[in-house]
Amino acid sequence: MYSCGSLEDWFRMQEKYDHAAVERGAQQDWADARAFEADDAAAGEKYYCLCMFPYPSGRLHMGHVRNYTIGDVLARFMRMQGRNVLQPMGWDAFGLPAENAAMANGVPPAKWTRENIAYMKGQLRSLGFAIDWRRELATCDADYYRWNQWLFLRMLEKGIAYKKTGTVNWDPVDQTVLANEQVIEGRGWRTGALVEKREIPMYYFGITRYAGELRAALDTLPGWPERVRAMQANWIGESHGVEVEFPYAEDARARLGQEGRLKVFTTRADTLLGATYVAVAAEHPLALAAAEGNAQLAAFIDECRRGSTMEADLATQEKKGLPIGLHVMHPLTGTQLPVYVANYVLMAYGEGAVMAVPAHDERDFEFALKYGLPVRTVVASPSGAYEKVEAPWQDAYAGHGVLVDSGEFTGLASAAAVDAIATALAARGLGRKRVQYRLRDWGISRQRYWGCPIPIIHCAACGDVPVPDKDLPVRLPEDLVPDGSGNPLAKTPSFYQCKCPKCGGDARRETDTMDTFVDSSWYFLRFASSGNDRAMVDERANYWLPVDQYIGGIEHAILHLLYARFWTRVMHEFGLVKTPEPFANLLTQGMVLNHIFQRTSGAGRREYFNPADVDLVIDPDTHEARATLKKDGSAVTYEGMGTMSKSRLNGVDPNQLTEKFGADTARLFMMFTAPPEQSLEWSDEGVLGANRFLRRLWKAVFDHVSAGGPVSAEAVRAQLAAGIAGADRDLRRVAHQTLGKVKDDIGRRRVFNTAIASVMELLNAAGRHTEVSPAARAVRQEALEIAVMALSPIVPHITHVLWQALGHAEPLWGERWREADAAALEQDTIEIVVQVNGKLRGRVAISPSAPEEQVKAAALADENVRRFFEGREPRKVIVVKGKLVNVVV
RNA sequence: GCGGACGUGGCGGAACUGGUAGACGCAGCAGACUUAAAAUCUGCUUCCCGCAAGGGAGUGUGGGUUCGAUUCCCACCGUUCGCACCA
Repeated sequence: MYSCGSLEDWFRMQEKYDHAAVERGAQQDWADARAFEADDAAAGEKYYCLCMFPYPSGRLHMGHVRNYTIGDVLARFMRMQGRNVLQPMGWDAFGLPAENAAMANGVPPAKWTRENIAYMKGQLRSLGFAIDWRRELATCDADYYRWNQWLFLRMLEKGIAYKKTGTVNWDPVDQTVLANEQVIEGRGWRTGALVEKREIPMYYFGITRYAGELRAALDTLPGWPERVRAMQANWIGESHGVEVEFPYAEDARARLGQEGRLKVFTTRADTLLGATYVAVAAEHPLALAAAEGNAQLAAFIDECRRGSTMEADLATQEKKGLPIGLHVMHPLTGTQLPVYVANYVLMAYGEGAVMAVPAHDERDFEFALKYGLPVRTVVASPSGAYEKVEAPWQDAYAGHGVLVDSGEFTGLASAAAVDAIATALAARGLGRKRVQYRLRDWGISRQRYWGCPIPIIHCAACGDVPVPDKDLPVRLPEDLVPDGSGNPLAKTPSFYQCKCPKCGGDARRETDTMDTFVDSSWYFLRFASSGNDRAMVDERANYWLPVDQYIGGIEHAILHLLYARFWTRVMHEFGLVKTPEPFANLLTQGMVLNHIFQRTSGAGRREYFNPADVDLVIDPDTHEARATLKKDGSAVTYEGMGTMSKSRLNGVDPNQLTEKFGADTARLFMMFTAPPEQSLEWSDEGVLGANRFLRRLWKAVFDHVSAGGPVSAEAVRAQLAAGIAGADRDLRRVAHQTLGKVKDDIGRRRVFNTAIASVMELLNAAGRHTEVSPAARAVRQEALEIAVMALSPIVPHITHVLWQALGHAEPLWGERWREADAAALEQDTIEIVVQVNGKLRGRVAISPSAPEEQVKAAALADENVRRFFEGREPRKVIVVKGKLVNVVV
C-alpha cells in the first residue's frame, strides 16, 4: 500500500514520480476497498457504462486500451457526479481463433481461451479500470450459453427461429456458413476467402419481421452517431413501393399447366404503363420451369449462377439476358409482355422479378437497347430536358414528372400517379402498396465446434425435436481438439448420440453451433442479472437497462449492434425486459493508427517494418518522407498512417507502454491526442509529452507540500473568507473556470482532449503564481486540488496518491465533484474587443456591469480604433455584451 | 450510383449557440542550468512586408446571407467510411 496519509509519509515519497509504485498502491487500495462494486439497489440515478467486451485473443491491443479508457473515464466521472455506476467486463469467448490456435498447438480451445482470459484480465487490472469484476462472464460458460439455448427454444415456439434449406454463403477456409452481414465484398469477414454458394439446411432468426420497427426506432436514438444510424438504415433498406402482379398469358398457362401471376415489386408504379417486358432472376421459379427442355436457357441460367460473387463487379457487368419464351399480361392494359431472364435481377431482393420500363430506368434502357425491345415514354420531363426518351441515356429520364400517354392516368404527377395506379391495381386484385426491405433473415447455424450448441435432437421418427428445458444446458465438451477436417462434434458419439425426448428412441443431436454474434447479442443484460441460475434475466436488468453509454468500435456499426437490437426486441416481446432498445447512447471510438513502413522485393514480396526500427524524416519544404532502417540505414517505403495490425507489424504493445511509462501516461496520451470518435495517430513524442505533464503535476504538488505542508480545508476557507485579491484571485478564477469546463467537456460534450488542455492551462497558471503569502498558499492548495480532481477520471492512479498528499484522509474515488464557485468566477474588469468594419482594431478594459452606452463610449474613445475611421463617422455600433464592439463606418 | 463523415499552422488538434482563428500539446529555434549531454526551466514559433510599432493575407475552391462566417445557405473540388444492378 502506498500510503501518503501523513506529512511524514509524504516526505518519504520520492520527489520523482514513480509510476510503478503509485499504480501498484492505488490499485491495491481500490481492491481492498472494493471501490467499484456496483450496488443493484443504491440510491442515486443509475448509470450503466458499457464497453464492447473483448474476444480473448491472447493480449490486449491499443484499440482495447482506447475503448476501455474512454469507458473508464465516463464511469469514474459519473460516479463523482453522484450516479450509481455499473461498469462490468466479460469475454466474447466462443469463436474461430480458438479453434485455429487449438489446431496449431494441439490444445483444446477451452484451455487456450481460459488462459487468454486470465492473462488479459491481468492486463485490464494493470490499466486501473474501475470494473465490477464480480459480474465477469465468459460466453463459453455453460451458465451463460444455456440461456442462448433457452431463448432459442422460445423463439422456435413462436416461429421466430425456424429451419430452412437455402442458398448460403460458404467460407471455404473456415468451413462454415456466413451470415449475409459477414460477407464483405464477396469475401468472408474473417478469412478474406472468396465465398461460395451452397445449399444447406440451417436455422434462421426471423429478423426481417422486425425490419420495420428496427428501422423506425433508429429515429428514437438521438444518442447514436448519425453515421451508425445511416449505416443501419441503409442496411435494413426500407423502400416504399407497389407490388404488381402480371397474370400469365396463354403460353405460360399452357406451359405450367395452371393459372398464375408473376409478382414484381416497384418503387415507380407511376411508370407502369411504360413497362414493355418483365425480367426475372436466373434462380426464379418461372425461369427454371422454362429452362426444362431448353438447353440454351439452362446454360445461360447456369452461367449467371456461376458468375462472380463480387458485388462491385456485378454492379458494372454488362447486362445480359434471354427471353424465356413465355409471356405475361399487363395488369392494366392486358397487353402481352415477353418475360426475360436477366443477369441484373437479384433473386434475393423483392420478388426476384422486375417490371422493365426502358424509358425511365437506366438498367432496363440498356437491356432494351441491346435486345431491341420497345421504349415507351410515359413521364414528361418537368424541366423540358427531353421530349421523348431516346439514346443515349440521360439521368433526367429517371426523374419524376407528369404522366403522358398513360390512359386515364395521363396528366397526374408521379407521386399522385403511384397512388392512383396502386388503387386501380387493388381494384383488380392485381397489386397493392407495400414496403420492401433489403434485410434478410439471420442464419445462425455454424458447422463449428467452439460455439454454443443448438439445442435440437434429430429423431428418425419424430423429426427435429427441441431439447426440453429441463435438459438444458446442452453442454459443449471442452476437451476436443479440432484437426481441420470439419466439426469434431460430428465425430464425437458421446456428444451426438442421444435419446429422442419424444419417443425415447435412438436419436442424433444437432452438431451445428450458433453464430458467435448470438452470444454477444445480450451479454449486457446478463451483467445486470449476474449470478441468477434460475432465470436468464431478472428485475435488476430493468433497473440497469438501457445501457446509458455504450462504447465500441465502428466496425460493429451493423452486425453486432443490429443483432443486439433485434435480440432485445425479442426479449421485450416475450416480456423479459422492459426496454425495446438496449443502448441509449452510443460512442464509436476511432481507430488507433501508426506509421506503416514497407519494402517490396524484386519478386513482389512485401516486407513490413516496425516503426520503432525506422527513422522517418519529413522534408519541411517538399513534404517528402524519407524513411531508413535504424540498423543499416537502408531505405524503406513510407506508406503513411494506417490501422495498427499484426500483418503490417505496426502495432504497439500496451504492456511495454505501461511498464515504461505507466497506465496513467497511456491513458492520458490516448485521451489527449484526439477526440474519441476520431482516429488516433500514434506518436512516441506524444507519449513522452503526456508523461512529462504527469511529472510536472507531481512536482507541482510536491513543491507545494514541501514548502510548508498541505493547507487544511479550514485554513483555505478562512483565507477565502478574509478576502483575496490580485494574482491570487486570478488563479482562483482560472481554477474554478477549469472545474466548469472539465465537467461540461466530459459530462455533456464527451470530449476529453479539451478537458485535459484546460487542466494543463490551470497548471501553467499555477506555475506562474509564485507568491508565498498564506492567502497565496491557500489559493494554490485549492487550485492543485481542483487540478487533481479534474484529472482523476483520466489518470486515476497518480491523482489518488496526490489527493492524499494534499492532506485528504478520505480517498478521491469516493469524492463528489466540486462545483465551480460563482464568486470565484466574477471579474472586476473584462476585456472588450473593438472592431472597425469587422476587423479587430483594439481592446478596452471595462467593468462587466458597465452599461452599453459606457462600453460604446469607451470603444469609440480608443485611439487605435479612431485611426481607422479615416475621417468617416460611425454609422452603426454593435455591442455584444461582455464580448465585443463592432463599429461600422 | 446511393448514403454518411470530414477538409484549419511543419504535425495532432482548439475555437461549443455566428462574435479576438490557431487554445493545449508535439516538433523546431533561442536562452538558462551543466565540464558536457540528457532531463528540467524560460522565451519565441500561421504566412508575407517591417528593426520595431504596426500593416496585409489567411480555415479546400467559387458565390451568397450578415455589422460580423472556420461556424449558416448554394455550387464545386478533394479525402474517407459504409452500402452497392435494391427494381
